[in-house]
Amino acid sequence: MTTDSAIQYDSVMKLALERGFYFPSCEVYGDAQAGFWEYGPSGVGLKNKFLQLWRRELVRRDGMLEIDGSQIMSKSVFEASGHLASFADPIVKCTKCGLTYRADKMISETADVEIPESAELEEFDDAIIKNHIKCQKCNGEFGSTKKFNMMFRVGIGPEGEEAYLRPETCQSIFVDFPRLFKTMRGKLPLGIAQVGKSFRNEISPRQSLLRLREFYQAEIEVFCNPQHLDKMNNFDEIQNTILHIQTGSDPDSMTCKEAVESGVVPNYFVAYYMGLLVEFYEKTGIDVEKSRFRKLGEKEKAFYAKVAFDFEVKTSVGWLELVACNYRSSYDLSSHAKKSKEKFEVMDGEEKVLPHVFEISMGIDRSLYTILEHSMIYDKEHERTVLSLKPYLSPIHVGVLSLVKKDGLREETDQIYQKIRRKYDAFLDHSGAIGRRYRRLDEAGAPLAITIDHQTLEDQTVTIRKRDSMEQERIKISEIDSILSEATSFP
RNA sequence: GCAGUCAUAGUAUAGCCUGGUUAGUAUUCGGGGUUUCCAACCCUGCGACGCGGGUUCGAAUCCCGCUGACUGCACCA
Repeated sequence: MTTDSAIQYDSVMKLALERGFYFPSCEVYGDAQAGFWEYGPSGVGLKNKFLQLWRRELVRRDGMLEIDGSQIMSKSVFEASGHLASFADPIVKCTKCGLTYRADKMISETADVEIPESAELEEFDDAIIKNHIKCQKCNGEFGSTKKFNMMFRVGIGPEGEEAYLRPETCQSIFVDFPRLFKTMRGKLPLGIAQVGKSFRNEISPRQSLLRLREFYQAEIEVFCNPQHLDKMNNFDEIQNTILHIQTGSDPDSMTCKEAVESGVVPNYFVAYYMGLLVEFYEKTGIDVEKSRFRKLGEKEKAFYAKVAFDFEVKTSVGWLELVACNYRSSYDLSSHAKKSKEKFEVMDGEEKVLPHVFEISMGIDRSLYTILEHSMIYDKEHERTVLSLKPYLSPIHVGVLSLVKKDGLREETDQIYQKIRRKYDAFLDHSGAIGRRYRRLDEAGAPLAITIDHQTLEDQTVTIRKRDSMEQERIKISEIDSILSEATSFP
């Protein structure tokens, strides 16, 4: 297959729109807002299978617990988590040209005065007046500093009591931790996972799935005893898995074991989960040779993180952050313990500990985009676009086609389709030229197609055609189930 | 949020400057035919001027506002 490797964002977007992967929300209305997208049937198929793989490779593999928490959470949760105070940027607006600056950055650049972003708003105003700071563009005066909080506030009940849409899914995991540890008979280290939607009022959402205001996260919080970070029983499973880690300007390749021994990754515990993560992404079809763990500097890290690595993948729009790995220490549990006055300590053997948390926070939408971009191929030789998804992730496992619809072939095809449709994602198609139907399936990512022809009626065999190689093989109808089962099963 | 560019069927586009036909083309899609294993061909059908207002006898076309998309800046705990 001769291919053109340079698949761009535009091509993915077009495919997504044409084949029902995703499209703008509320698009029939003129007042639809940016940052909201919907998944169509193909997108949901891919997403569900992606999550199935995530469960297999992370949740089940490591014996984690999965929960499903509320999207709306009380004010106290975000007072404790720090989001009400810190998940906000101080901004100032020029009264003349309307240009908005981030106050702390603008002041440190123009006047060389450092004010932490969490400072009182008056401090920013004072600094602007004292240093006679004017708008860099039009020399206009600034208005007073305001806080822009990225959380969506909602009103509960007739009185509209204050609550928020969660800006990250993990807070439910933290507040549920004491009950889960007790009732599920937890032992450290304990992973708790959750898939769901999070909401952030982004200033400028862009590029469809890449920056949304409402988005899916798959988060894992691993609770651990901070004294035992170098005791990982299963470490040998991933010790030779290759990580690309960037601490300076270029990424270095090393095994998980080497990463710890050289001190690039602080301990076996963190390296173990980085290894699991890479093994997971490799199975999604994303090219992990184009990935890196980028160690974040002090200024880039989230307010709760002690050590942070972003897992990033190279795409046509640059390096894309798919996963944030944060060592959150006991920040969250101690904050919730203090605010709620509940006890969050647990027993680890004979020892009573307040667990530390290592977080693997995955952006699902961005991951799905990257899978599409890395899987999309233009086959020059045959003038076709192929979505070469892993068979177990494909929204359609198999096309079921009649070579022609007359002479009883339609009925025979319908029967075979009926037989397999409950077990596999099968797509029935009778209309048009056979080649056109194959191309359509190629674009939708279906790895296999079964074609029923005149010979089928005589000897109960069908043709099975492979998407990537376009090879065809004659098989018995009775073999279809076992062949599909093997071809589409998870690794 | 700022600046620039832009917005016409599922997709890609013409028409707009210079207001006036049934809004054209390609492809896709549905139905039918023909052929039968890789986007062929023939017939036929469905399908669009982002939203709101203004100017005008008349607006896809001119003007204003909004919304969105793209690019750059800023932002992205």
